[in-house]
Amino acid sequence: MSNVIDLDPQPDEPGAPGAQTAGKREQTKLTNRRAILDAAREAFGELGYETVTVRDIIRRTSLSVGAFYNYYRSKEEVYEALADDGARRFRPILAAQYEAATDFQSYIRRAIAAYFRFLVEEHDSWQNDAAQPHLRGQTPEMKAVYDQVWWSISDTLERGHGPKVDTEYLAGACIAIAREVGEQMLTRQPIDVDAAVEFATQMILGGLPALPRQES
Amino acid sequence: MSNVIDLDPQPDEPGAPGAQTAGKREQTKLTNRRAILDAAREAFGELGYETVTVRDIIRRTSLSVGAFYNYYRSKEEVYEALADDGARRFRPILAAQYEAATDFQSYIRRAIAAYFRFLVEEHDSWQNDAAQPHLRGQTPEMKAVYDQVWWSISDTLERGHGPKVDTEYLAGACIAIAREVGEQMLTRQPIDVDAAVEFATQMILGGLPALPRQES
Amino acid sequence: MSNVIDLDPQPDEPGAPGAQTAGKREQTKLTNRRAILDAAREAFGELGYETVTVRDIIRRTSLSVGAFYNYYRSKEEVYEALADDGARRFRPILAAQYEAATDFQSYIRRAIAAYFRFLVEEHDSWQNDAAQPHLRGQTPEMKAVYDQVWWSISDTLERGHGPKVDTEYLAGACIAIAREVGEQMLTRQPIDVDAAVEFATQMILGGLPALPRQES
Amino acid sequence: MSNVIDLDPQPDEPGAPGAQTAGKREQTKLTNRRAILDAAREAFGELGYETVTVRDIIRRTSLSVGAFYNYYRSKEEVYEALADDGARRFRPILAAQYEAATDFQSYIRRAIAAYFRFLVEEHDSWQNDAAQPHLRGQTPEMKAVYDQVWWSISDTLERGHGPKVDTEYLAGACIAIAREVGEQMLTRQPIDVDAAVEFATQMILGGLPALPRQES
DNA sequence: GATGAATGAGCGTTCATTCAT
DNA sequence: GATGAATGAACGCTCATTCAT
Repeated sequence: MSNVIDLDPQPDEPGAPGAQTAGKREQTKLTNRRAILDAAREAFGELGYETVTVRDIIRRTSLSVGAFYNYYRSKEEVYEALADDGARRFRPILAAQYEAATDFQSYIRRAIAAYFRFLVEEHDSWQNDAAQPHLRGQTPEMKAVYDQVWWSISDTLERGHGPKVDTEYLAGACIAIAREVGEQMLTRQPIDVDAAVEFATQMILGGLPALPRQES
Repeated sequence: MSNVIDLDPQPDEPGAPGAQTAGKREQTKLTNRRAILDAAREAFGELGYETVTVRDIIRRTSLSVGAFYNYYRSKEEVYEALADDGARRFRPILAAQYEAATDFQSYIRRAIAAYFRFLVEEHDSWQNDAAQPHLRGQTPEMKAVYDQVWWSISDTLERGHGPKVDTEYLAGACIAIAREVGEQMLTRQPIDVDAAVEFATQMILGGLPALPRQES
Repeated sequence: MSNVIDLDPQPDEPGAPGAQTAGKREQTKLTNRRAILDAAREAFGELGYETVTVRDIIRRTSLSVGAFYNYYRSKEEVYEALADDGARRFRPILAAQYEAATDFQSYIRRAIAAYFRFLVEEHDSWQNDAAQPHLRGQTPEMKAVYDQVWWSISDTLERGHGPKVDTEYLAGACIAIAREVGEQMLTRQPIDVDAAVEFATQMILGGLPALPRQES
Repeated sequence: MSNVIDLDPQPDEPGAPGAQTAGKREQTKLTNRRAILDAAREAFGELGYETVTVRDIIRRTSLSVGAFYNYYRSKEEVYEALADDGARRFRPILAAQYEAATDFQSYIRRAIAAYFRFLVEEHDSWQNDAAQPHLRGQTPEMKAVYDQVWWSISDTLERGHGPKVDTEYLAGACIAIAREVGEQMLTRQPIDVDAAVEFATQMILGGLPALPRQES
């Protein structure tokens, strides 16, 4: 499965008259768009943005070079589509954690847990990775989600939900940890999300009291 | 000044008779080699290895394409010259910290401090950074030094100088923090090394006791 | 016409249903492939393999550099396509002479005649030669055919169909004569194949009895 | 030894007052010029004109690139110097054969013999050939000498010293044989000049009577 | 829409030649 | 003169993008 990327940029208003039956054309378009995205994710994950050629992408589909440009205006655009999608899907998840959290500690734990679970889900749905000698191993989607985590933590700290410490350093450190541990977690067999969450959370929260305080 | 990269591949034996006066040619060569390295550092820092073209590098000098190849055999070679140099200069510094340290705690503090001081020194000598829209901001030199820190921490943990925790996660987290805080530190005005060291050290050492233990 | 080079790498099965009308795209491809081959033949003939650049070739067509590489993977490949083709077309002709010949004398005469006739046919279909200051004047095709003649004569001698003389010298001399007389023949107006065949054959066969014998 | 190339383009008039002692400068110049020519001969013989770089030549001397251009204005010029020299040295030898010959037959034999002996002498003085996988194996000098033979035979035929046959074909065939047999001769061990002369001469002279006559 | 050939700027690299030392 | 670094046009080749079919 290719994840839940919204493949139709201008979605029909649901319930609009005559729109119930999508039509074969629309089906094909959806299928192709998805195929390109899947191929692109795989290619970017394996080779990195610079190294990937448009032909690397379409070679993993049954489409032609020309078709690629029917769906995306450039190599960059498909990269961003992937990234946007990761962010769009993860944002509500993260927001829910914020709502459910009672204090900074619980927010961190929840955010990390949500992030790691998301990572694993994505990972599962990108099985095509195969066992290539993964050169870089970071899809645009993962990068975008990681950026979301950054903003959430940083924002939470700014709004005073956390201790009076150097907010930027702390946010940076938190997400550096989350990123690093998260990425390592995915390489292990079997994947143990709970252990990773525990490790990252304790690393962050345990360090907190010791941190140098700042005058408010 | 362009750092302490040994610009002269076959250095004169110090004190060799008649070697005192370098001659204008030798001067020019040194200057050009340095100019290329500086330009390459800047270019790699801004654009990343793949994106940088040889012409990107020489455009930042007053030299011609051909001259580049008089000094380095390929784009790769100049990249590695930069990286090797960073590593070569930092290695002894790190080793000294290891010798001076009495336990894991003191080693971490010393290693971090050494790393941050090194970063600052390098930074000072790379004024040309300017304020470009830094796309990645990691020169080969910094990457190499960062790798050194990784190996030192990871190695120290392996040898049992640290607590019985998930060594790989911990090493990863340590250097993720060091990298992140170090990089942020450099963007601030004025640069406060002590504060950064304090922050990173406390974050790591404070988090340590809380970390989930592993059965030995 | 650009000779009989098989321009279509995967020819339609003759009579395959629906394959009668080639379509404009296929036509263009054939035309371009031929244009490149013609241009390459001309360029190699005038300038020699080393001197010819890919741009020399495409300059003689209305195509772009990129198009060249759509048809041939390298300068070398187009050279070999030309050579292979000459050889492929001439081989059966030569083989037929071998079959028809009763002794060495008749074989020589037939082989020379076949070679000269082939030269003339090719020459006719390469009108584009124009009158440039022909620097070398040997296309890959002619070279390949000439090599064929060499092998045929040399092989015939080895198999004992000829007199007991220094086989290597004789084969070398025969084809040197064939090459030289053949090339001169093409420069004359009108081209007189019979006279050239007569000359070359008599030169070789007349010289034969006088040749120093070797102990068998 | 580097052959007898006249290394001094503007030779002192012998006996000119004050010119007896050449001076050290002149000596060095002569030595260098010779070194370049020797190196160039070797390089051209091994690699062919196109493939040879100026650095290929000077690498075989103890000189610098710059020095090369003090002696020859271009790569082409040194090539021609080599060729001119071969011609200049061979011309008188050939002329002597002409004087000594009584008829076409004897002239052919003498010319061939002179040519082959010359080839062997040159060959001996270019020992540096070593055993590289000789890619082309034709120095400019040999090419030039071969051209001399061409002109001499062709000229002799024109002046009516030979039979009334197609002069151009015959001259072409003669020298094609001479070239081919001569070149093969050099590759054999031991080199048997007499046998080669005998072969080439008989091939030519034996073939002569059989040749189609032309109306004068 | 889908196709895939055509385009041409751009890449890393080489090399004949120049020229400051 | 001798030197060898500097120059820059040119090379073989790639690839994002366009466009006729």
